[in-house]
Amino acid sequence: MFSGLWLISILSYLRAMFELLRKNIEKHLAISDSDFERFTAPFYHRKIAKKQFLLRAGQICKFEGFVIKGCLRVYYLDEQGQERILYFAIEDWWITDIDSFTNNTPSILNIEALEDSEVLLITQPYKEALYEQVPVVEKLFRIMTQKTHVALQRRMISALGKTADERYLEFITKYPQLEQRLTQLQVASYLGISHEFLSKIRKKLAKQR
Amino acid sequence: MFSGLWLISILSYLRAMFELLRKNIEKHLAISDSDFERFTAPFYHRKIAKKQFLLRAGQICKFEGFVIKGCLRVYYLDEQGQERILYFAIEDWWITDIDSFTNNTPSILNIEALEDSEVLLITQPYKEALYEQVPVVEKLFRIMTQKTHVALQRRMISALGKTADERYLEFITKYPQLEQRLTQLQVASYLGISHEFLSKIRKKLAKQR
DNA sequence: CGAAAAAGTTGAACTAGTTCAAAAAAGAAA
DNA sequence: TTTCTTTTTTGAACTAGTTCAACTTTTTCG
Repeated sequence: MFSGLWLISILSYLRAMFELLRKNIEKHLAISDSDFERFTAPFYHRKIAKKQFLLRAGQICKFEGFVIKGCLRVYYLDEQGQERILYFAIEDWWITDIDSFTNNTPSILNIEALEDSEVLLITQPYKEALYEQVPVVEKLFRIMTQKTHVALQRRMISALGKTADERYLEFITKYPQLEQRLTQLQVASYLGISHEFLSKIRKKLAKQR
Repeated sequence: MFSGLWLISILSYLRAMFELLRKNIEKHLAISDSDFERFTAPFYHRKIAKKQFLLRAGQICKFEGFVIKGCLRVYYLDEQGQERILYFAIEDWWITDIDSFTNNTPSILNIEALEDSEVLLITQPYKEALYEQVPVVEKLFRIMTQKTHVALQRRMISALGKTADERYLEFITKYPQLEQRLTQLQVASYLGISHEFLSKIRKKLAKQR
């Protein structure tokens, strides 16, 4: 009786996980049940405890991941040894070092869980096989990569032309859910400014209202 | 006799043009003769005189282009009305506003020829048709977009973490051919600094050797 | 719970990069 | 060639953002 309930709850959790993935995919294109099943088959589930790493600089990034729970950061160390956050990923986001993953070269990036997290992972050879066997996957990742690229291009425009204040406001407007879960240190590192300066910006903005 | 030579020279020019495109594609994947022919069929040739525009802010970007001659810049106007160059494109580079092109929304970007230039263009509906009719095209653009994305991510890392000196050195090392053809104003705008400051950086670097 | 660690605040001194203005040099056009 | 326009250089005054150090507040965890 007890173990039966346990099994049912595990199964319903798995179902919810893959539902999230399906919803994510259907933002980009329609997919049939059978294609979706073939698509998800090679994914495996992994938990990463807070402060644990999914990838460390120097390793080759063997996976592409879809976050179903938690929050992770992707960062690298600059020449002065300072941590710089490239981006964050929470539920419903994809995560990988695309440079290392596609070129099979050692990563300069670290991926670390900021909260206890769960991801669905697929490795490179399995993804390559999906491209061959499920043509819609090729289209899916073409579209997804395009959208990621558009987003990065917009961020590039911000980084080049806007002041720290503007970038901070843009960030909290665009990702209000995310800011709540992050420390100011992390936000500052993402914006490319010192945390002291971010503190001053926040003070100034608080006064203004 | 005269018109015969003229025809032959036109034809050999066309052949060279598509050879360049083929070489470009084969950097990413192998393509059969027949697929390549079907791929190139919807492309058309266009000349853009120096200072002419291929795209103006406000228009919807209807094309994706491959540069076979010349040099173009992609730029936008920031809040202060200053021109900011996102990137350049010379022979063997692709050019479009991917945001406007894929989302069919008005562009914030301008694309202007810095030299008399020539491009091969394909419009959105034709490209969409290619995706359906020539499956390898889906893979081709998936790989191309991935690589562009990796390059942009690397640039993002530079923009966030490096000083103007470092970014300038990186630029001239990475694109020595390009720097020759650009004014310092243009390079400064690409690096996201004032041209006066670039001039000072160049002076400082010249002294050091 | 209490101690230790991490995050956030503040001010002062500094530095990288900007703005403005004026002059010199280089290119384009006629 | 001459003229006009654009690019480049230079200096001085300024500003956005950094660094360092000391302190307060919050979070973590044994």
